[in-house]
Amino acid sequence: MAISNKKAEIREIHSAVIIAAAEEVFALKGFKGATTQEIADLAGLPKANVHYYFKTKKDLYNTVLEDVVVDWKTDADTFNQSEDPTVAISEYIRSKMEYSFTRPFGSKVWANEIIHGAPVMGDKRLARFLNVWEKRKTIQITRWAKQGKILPVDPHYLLFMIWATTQHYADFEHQIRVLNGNKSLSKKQQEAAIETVTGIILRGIGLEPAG
Amino acid sequence: MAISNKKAEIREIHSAVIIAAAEEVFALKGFKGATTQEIADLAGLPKANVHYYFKTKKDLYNTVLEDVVVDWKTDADTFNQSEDPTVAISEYIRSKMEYSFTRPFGSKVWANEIIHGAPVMGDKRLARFLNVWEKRKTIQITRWAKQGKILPVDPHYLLFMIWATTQHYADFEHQIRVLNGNKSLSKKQQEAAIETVTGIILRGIGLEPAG
DNA sequence: TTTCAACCTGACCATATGGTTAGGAATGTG
DNA sequence: CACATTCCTAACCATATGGTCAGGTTGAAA
Repeated sequence: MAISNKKAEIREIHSAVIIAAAEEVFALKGFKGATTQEIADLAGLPKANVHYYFKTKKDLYNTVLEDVVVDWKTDADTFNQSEDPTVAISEYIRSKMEYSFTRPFGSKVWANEIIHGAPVMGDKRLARFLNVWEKRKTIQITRWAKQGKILPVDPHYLLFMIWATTQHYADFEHQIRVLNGNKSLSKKQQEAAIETVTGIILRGIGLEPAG
Repeated sequence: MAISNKKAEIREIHSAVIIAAAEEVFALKGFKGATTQEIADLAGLPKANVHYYFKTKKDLYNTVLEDVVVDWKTDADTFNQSEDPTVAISEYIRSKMEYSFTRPFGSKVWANEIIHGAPVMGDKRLARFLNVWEKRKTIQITRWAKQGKILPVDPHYLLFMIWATTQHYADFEHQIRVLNGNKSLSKKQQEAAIETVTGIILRGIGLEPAG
């Protein structure tokens, strides 16, 4: 693969560039609001080239969605890496918050898709994704509650709360920035946000935050 | 006004019908994704009639936005109705949750607008709205903290958390429904959600939830 | 009854945009 | 070198859609 596989290399690079541009434009404009022209411009390629790699706008959008989901799976795993609820939940929240701060586009694409009723993804695929993310966490939370490690709590509403709160920093980035004097949150502020969120949630289910 | 003011009456009714239809379509499709034709159809009027009342799609969208903001102001006020943080926060959360359950469209329109960077509203108007909502609450929370009524907490991140969590039930309604076996949350489930959210937040800042 | 203003709408237009195509350039292969 | 394959793109097309307009209807005032 290394020696003279320029075609494959080009394909990989251009695909990636297009997907990255698409993620940004879809995040900021929504599926309908995004134009293939704008994606092409951001990718630095002619529009026809975008259509060479991705037959339709919908195909491209689906690829972006899949990418987002793959990334989220990684985060989701951090939840089940410790038996200690304080550790597991703290790590999960931190992981999701950091993702929101560093790569907000993915979260926004997802938010758009859900707000609009998953018109492109479809309910079947959505259900498949969601169940994967939810099942193990739900079980784990329920177990903790039964073991008396945390207060009794419906795991669904706890999970929704964590998702909502952490993704808020990606999805509502603009609102937060405006409220912060048109400046993005500094590293220090980000850390404060993470600690506040973690603290409230942990205390909220009967745990004492570390540190 | 009562006797034979049919013209004015028609104007009022048709305007309202169009705005209601627009709110729904904008919520579900976003600004770009919404078509004046679809709004007209949902309103049961010909497209040209929609343009008779609202010169442009943007005008209509702005009207919808203003309406949403007006409604939210009412909710915001519940926060400052009690000096007791347990009462004030509980009432505020309940008020916002119920709004999310019964009128999710407004929240969705807002979410769309923010995710996309407030392209129609503009940063100035957004800042004006946000500051109104934020100022008094921030001050109140800070005061409670200083009085030792609640744990010391940065009021911004607490507010973001409440906003995110409560609005999640409107904006991510579809996701929640899919996770709930394609059924909307029952009244019982809604009540459980409100209690879980309220409980976690109150405990999270050192208060004991009532009941 | 006449007049006027507000309301209504089918038909139309200009533009934006997703997607196609035809022909060419670069790369790889035998 | 010759041939095939993949990559590239300017120019083009069909459609969707926001918005207009001319001509009509309705209700109110004089």
